[in-house]
Order: sequence, then structure tokens, then C-alpha cells
Amino acid sequence: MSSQANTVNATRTSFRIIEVLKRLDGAGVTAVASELDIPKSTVHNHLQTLLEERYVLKEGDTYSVGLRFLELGEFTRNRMDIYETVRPETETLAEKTGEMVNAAVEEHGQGVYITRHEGQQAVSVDTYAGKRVYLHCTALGKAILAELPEPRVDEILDEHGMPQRTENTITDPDELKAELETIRERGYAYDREERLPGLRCVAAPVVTDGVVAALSVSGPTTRIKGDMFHEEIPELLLSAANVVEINMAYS
Amino acid sequence: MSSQANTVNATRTSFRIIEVLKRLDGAGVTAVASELDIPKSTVHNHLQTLLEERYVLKEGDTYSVGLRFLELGEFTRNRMDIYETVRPETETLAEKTGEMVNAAVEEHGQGVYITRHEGQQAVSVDTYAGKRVYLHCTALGKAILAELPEPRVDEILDEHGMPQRTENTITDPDELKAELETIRERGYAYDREERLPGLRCVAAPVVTDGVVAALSVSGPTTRIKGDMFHEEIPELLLSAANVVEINMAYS
DNA sequence: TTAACTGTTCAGTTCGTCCGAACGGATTAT
DNA sequence: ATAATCCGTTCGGACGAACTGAACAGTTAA
Repeated sequence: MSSQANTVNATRTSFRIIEVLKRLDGAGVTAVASELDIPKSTVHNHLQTLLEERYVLKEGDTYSVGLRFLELGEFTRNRMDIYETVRPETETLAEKTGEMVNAAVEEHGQGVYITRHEGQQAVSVDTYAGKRVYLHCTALGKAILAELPEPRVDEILDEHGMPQRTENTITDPDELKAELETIRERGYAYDREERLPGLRCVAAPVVTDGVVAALSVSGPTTRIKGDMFHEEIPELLLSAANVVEINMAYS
Repeated sequence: MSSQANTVNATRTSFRIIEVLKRLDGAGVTAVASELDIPKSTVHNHLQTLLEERYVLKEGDTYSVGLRFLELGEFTRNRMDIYETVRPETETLAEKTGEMVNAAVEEHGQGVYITRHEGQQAVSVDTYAGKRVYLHCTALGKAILAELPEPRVDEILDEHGMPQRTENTITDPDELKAELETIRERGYAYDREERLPGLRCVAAPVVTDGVVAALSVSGPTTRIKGDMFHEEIPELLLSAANVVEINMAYS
């Protein structure tokens, strides 16, 4: 087992089991055991514990992730000032643009979506609150990176790498840094099908005394183009981000 | 330590630490250690593990619950058929009534809110998605209990008890069961300030092949009264619950 | 400078986790 | 019917690892 010094292996195992339950959308003891290549009695012990603590559910012989995590997660999100402040803005942005609007914050070098609003004609993609994405291949992520100090950017790139997601993904650190410079000057970031083919995004950073977040509008390449891509959406985003920054300052 | 047979104590400790972090809204090693009365080096080991696994955050010397739990929780909620189906209904109910609308499911003998929509004049109370409440003192909970088999009801009451929350809380099992009978006949449930003083709720159950959920409308005693309390809201709830049941059947 | 806080490190020891095999129940094949 | 093969669960023993408490280092207050 890959165990660091002075850490609790059992905890690691428990969370690994939970991740498997999530990935398989519920599973039995044997399935989890073979997935992780550990004895099923061990898996059973962990699941028994998680069941008693009410973190997982058992229906018949199938264990699955319980809503206790939603309690922890929602509680955490609701305590974030940025969440309360950003939500009305993403909502009106979704109305005005008709597209999908997201907000994200940085955590452990990744982007975490905290809100999601669908406009009238929004495409439903694979985003949901809590979902984590790489920073280098999303408009949200690049907007955030552009506002972080360079040493921190290097740290993040070292830790997570720059995996190629589409043929447009930026995989060279220097190229990325040049783009971050452009984003800083321009004030907003683009994702030109760098994470998902056919999907374009525009994002603006929100910088508020330590916390860095970003707002984005996403839509299909066929619709997000021309003035919409280069003028209208950027302007709406910048003013929304500005409103959030002001409201954060006086909250 | 209260350790059951064949369970993993370390896992229990980790989750206990996480709960403390939630309750204190972030805390240091020493604070957590004294809260749980365990050595701080132990706490440190657990927090180190949770940090490496990205489940908690560390800002300076303060550890806090991370958004990883939101990922697990939201993912779980989004996989629930009932969630997708119920959301449009709670939204329109909130518009029509102007009050706070919630939906909850049963899990481990407790009610767990899965959606929340605020109408125009809704009072903001302490509910949020993922929040857990007792079943015996909420309209949502009683609506759910009324649809569960009696042995299961006894099990739940044994496990969780019937703590008194206000002077109106029903604390006698027989009295509760009589009310559940009334609810079954009438089709919907009331909360007459049984959980929070000044707050009234009406709730209707949603029964769909195994899953039991409930919808509720909540508001201040001063506004939720008369025909509103006895006719309008119940009718809206029943038809909304019915729509959900039908949509669940054909999904 | 000192004192009183932090969080962190470390090493020893005991405790509890992990494991493999055996059990019992349910389902399917023979 | 009977056997075979799944499943989840139980058990006890052994070894590894989690817990512990004291010492360390870094920070703030006196």
C-alpha cells in the first residue's frame, strides 16, 4: 500500500471504497474487493463501519453512497460567502445569455464548480456542483490561474500536469503562461474546445481578498461565435464579476 | 472507544474529526483534539491523511471541510431519479404559494432534504439540501412515516426516539400512530409548530415503487392559516405529488 | 528574553486492523 | 432433489500499523 509517513491507512482505504461505490453507482462487497484488490472481509469491515456511521446505504446486498455527504458538502458550500454572492449573478447571466453559466473556485489546484445555471437553450454537459476539473484546459481554470502568483501556478502544474483532453488543449507550460498574460491584460479567458470538442467557454475571474473564483458562460461552437464570443458575453461576464467583487467587499 | 465488533476504528475517528471541523467551521489540531479528547498527534495523523486525499483544506493552521464532499453529495443526488423529477414541481409550487417549498427522502430513519425553493415571500429557515431532520416532528417526516410499514415505523422510533422540540411536538408513540392513520386517510400531513415555534408546514407523500419521499410547503403561522392552510396548499401539494408519482412511473 | 501558545516529528508499544478460511443463505445448474 | 456456485458474513489469530506522549520547532504575547 502506498502509505506516507504518519498517516492513517484505514482512512485511506475507507475513502477508496467510497470512491468505488460512487464510480460503480452502488456495489456489493465482492465487487468492491476485486476492484481494489483487497480481501472482501476487509471491505466488509469498512462498509460495516461506514454503514453504522450512516455514510453509506445498504439495500439488499448492495452498498451505495449516502446523502450524508450531501449534508457535509452543502453545509460547506452554504458557509462560503462567495456562493451566496455569486448565485444571483450566475442566474441572471443564464437568463441574459440563454446558455449554461457556471462559477468555480480553486481547491487543491483544481477547479471546483459551485453553481450551475442553465439558460433557455443551454446545452447540458457533464458539469454539476462539486465537480472538479483541471485548470489548464478550462476557461474558468485559466481565469483563476491568471490571478494566482506564478510560483503557485508552477506548483499546480507540477502536481496535476497538463493532460491533453482535445487537440486544442494547451499542453506546454510556457504557452499556457503566455496565454495567462494575455488573459490578465484582456480581463477574461477563452476555452476554444480545449476540454470538450464542440464546446466553447468564456470566463472572467473574481478576485476578492484571498479568494479567487471565476464565472463562465459555455455553449456550442456553432452558437458562441462572432460578436457574441468576442463582445457580448465578455462584457456581461466582466460586469457580473465586478458586481460580485463589490458585493463581497461589503458583506 | 465505543467500538463495535469487526469495524474499523480509525475510520470512525476520521469521520468524527470531520464532523468537528464542520461544527466548528474550521479548527486547529489542538482544538479538535480537546473537543474529542484524543491526543493531538492522533488528530494530526488523521488530518494529514485527509489533506493528502483532498477531503479537507488547510489554510494556515486551520483545517476545514473541503468541497470534495460536495462532489460526492451532488453526484449522489443527481443520480437519484426522484431528484430530477421533483425539482420542477417544487419550483412551481414555490412560485404558486410564494412560500418555502422542500422535498425530502427517508434515509437511516431520518428525513433528508433534497431540494429547497424559496417563493417570493418565503421565510428563510435553517433548511438546506442534505440537512437531516427527525421524522416525528415535521410534516415531511410524518407524511413519510405514514407510508412506511408499521414495523419499520417502530424501528425508527426505537432508534431515534421522539425528542421534544417545541411544546407542540408529539412525544407519545401511540398519539403519533393515531395521527399517521389520519394522515393516511386525509392524504397529507401537518406540522403545527412541532419543530420550530411560529412555523407551520403542510406535506404530501410521494410513493413510487419502494422510494418514499414527501413535498412540503412551510411558512409563518401568521400567514399559513384559514383556507390557505386547509384547502389551497393541500390541494396544490397533492396534485404536485401526483405529477411526480406519474413521472416517476414513466421514466 | 521568556513564556505560552501553536503544529509537527519521532520512536516504542500495544492495540486493532487485516487477512484467509470457514460458515450459512440464496440462487442457479444439474 | 441435489449439487454447485455465487453471495455476504463471521471468526480468530498474527503481524503490522495506529495510537500515544514526550520532545521539537516555529509564532505570537508578555
